Amino acid sequence: MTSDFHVNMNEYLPLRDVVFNTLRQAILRGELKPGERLMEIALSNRLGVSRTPVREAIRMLELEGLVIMIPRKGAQVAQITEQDMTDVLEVRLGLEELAVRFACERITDEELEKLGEAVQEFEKSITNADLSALAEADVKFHEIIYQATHNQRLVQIINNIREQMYRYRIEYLKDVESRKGLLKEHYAIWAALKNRDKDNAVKYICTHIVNQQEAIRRSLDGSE
Amino acid sequence: MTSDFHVNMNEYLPLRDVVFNTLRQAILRGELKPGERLMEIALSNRLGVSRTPVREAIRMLELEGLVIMIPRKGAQVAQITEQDMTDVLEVRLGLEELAVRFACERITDEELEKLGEAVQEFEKSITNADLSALAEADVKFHEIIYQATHNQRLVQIINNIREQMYRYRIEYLKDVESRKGLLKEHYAIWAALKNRDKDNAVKYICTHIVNQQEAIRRSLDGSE
DNA sequence: ATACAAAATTTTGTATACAAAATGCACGGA
DNA sequence: TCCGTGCATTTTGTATACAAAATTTTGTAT
Repeated sequence: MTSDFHVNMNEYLPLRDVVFNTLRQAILRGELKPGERLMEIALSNRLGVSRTPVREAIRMLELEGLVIMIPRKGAQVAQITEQDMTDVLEVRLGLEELAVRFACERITDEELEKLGEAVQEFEKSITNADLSALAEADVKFHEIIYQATHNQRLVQIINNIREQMYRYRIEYLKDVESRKGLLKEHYAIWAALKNRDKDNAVKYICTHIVNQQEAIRRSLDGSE
Repeated sequence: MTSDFHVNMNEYLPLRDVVFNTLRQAILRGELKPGERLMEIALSNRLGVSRTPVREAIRMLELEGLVIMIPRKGAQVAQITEQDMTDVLEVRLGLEELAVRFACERITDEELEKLGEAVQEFEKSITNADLSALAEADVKFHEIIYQATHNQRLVQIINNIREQMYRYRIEYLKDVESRKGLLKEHYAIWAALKNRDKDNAVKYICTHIVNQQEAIRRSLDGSE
């Protein structure tokens, strides 16, 4: 008898990855504020591990740009300057445009199907008050488009940039005003992809992203 | 008297960064071949350091996608597939186009001046047989354009992609045939930027990059 | 009281030690 | 001969120890 019980062999995760995810979330959610120092001993005590996994997690966060290292001084949560945010947003817009172009050429019928479902799911979540569900539906919608580029490198880079945005983005969905607009845009993007209408796909993805950017800017202006 | 000797205080680099750069170069230049295992003890002996900096360097390489980790089995150099190369080239083209767009809007007179000098330098290097000088002149030309985007994030991402390309051999400049073409393209790009002629700038940068890509593809086909 | 210097403390950077898991190999039995 | 079990080795994962640098504190002299 061959083994037919599929134990989840992924139940094991190295501690460094656990620490990495924990710290990452903390930074993105703003629990660890920009400029705050990340001291290894303090963190390792707090998390109940030794310094080694903490250090390795910090190395990873460093390469993601979420923390900056000052030699012999240690790590601190990266500052977010206005200029930096502008830079990220510009690059993101460019990449999203590129992605939707490729998606328009390459999206499969199956993926189009899934995209349609994602739009509906997003619509359902709008009436619902559950914010995290809405955010998740939004992520899912875009993720399908990225995958439809059939370019894993592009997917990786865009996801990285998107996650950087998380730092700014948390608040933008709260703006009830804009939700309806978002839905319309999702729908328009889906339709354009379905018709392989590259110009419109680009047009709508751009307004979509620009709208998000402006929502983020507003929420930042309001809070500072 | 204030200290007026500017000793380079950056002479210090953590060992992890030294190891990181060393391994990175080795992978990109093909000295460490895809699939090859990276064993910590062997590497630390070879480099004359302990396991700790090696481990941290591997964490960084992992996040760059140059090595993959198999849990409790260790790191190995990531495979490069034909598909992966295509993906990288596509993304690079998109980013270069984006960069030249921004550069067209934002390049300063001073930067235009430097770009003109870079073109001349490239021209001089063409007659010369020194290949590395030619490569350097080429890098310099493009670097000026990247800087002219005045978007540090974009500069960072493009440079990363460019270095990834290194893996696919930097032999493309050897093709004497194409050198004259390269010069013409450099000149055309410079002229377009000078005239703030975005359409032509994009057009010429695209042919420029595409030509390079085809040279790389040819050299790969030839060698495999 | 203030400024400067030296010692103590903190914190990172590096090395090593120990534990646990995986791999390989040999030996024994069917 | 072939297969499986178990032991030995290798290698990663984690913890800790030690060294060097930076910061803070403390003490002293002006």
